[in-house]
Amino acid sequence: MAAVRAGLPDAELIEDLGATFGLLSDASRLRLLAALLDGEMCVCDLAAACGQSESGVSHALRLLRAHRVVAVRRSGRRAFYRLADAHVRMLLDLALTHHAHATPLGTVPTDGDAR
Amino acid sequence: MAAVRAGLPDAELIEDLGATFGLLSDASRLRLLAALLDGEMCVCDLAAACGQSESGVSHALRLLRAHRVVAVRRSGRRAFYRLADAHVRMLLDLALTHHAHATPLGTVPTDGDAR
DNA sequence: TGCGCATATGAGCAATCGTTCAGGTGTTTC
DNA sequence: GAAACACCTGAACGATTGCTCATATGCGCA
Repeated sequence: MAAVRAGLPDAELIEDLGATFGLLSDASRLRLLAALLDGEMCVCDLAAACGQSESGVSHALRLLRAHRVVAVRRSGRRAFYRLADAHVRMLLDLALTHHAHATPLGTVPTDGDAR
Repeated sequence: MAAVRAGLPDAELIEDLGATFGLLSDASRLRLLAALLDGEMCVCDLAAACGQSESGVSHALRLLRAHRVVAVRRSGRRAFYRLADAHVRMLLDLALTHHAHATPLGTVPTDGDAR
């Protein structure tokens, strides 16, 4: 039991991981990242493709940028974003390919299993 | 560009994925799941190992249970939880092994990149 | 120089989340 | 039976989140 405690990842790693997963926990951001999976895009195209306001997209990208998940390339008045974090790309790829059939879900359950 | 839009995963999958990542976005839950990675444990041991209140652990497990990420086995007055979702286990494994060195971080940045 | 477009930002607000506290149920032990 | 234990639950609260609206900045073009 103390062995389990010793085997647990240390606090910083956990926090860090949680933050990363947190970035992936929002549907809007997920859509943006999915769109960026196969190449860079500018803000307005991202907004159009993902059906979100440009302001919203900008805010989301700012957050992702702050965590180095995406990176910018500016050209004229455009800003082209790309996926910059290999780790996140891997998680995303794995999640997207490997999901599909799993997790029936549908309704967010009030409980799920009776007790 | 319309091609990109077409290539995007459909809404339900995105929501679903976001929900899954959301479950992994909290340090407390992450610790619990990490502890469960190598076998089942009862609530009080989990609480002790992860340094959380039993009530808090119970709430967290309830949520995870509702999403079928963990499952219970009851024995006497104990409740033993185990990881029940292969997909989550994979994400977790990958994230824990593959992290370690990456993401310098430290301070949650106010921005991160200068503009 | 002045206008329009692409993007960035700040403030503000409603909604969601995580935690704690105060009981509540079922089980074992005496 | 009563007391101790392991767990569960609901309510309440403060904190965090994601959005929208309004305004700024920077670039290109006429």
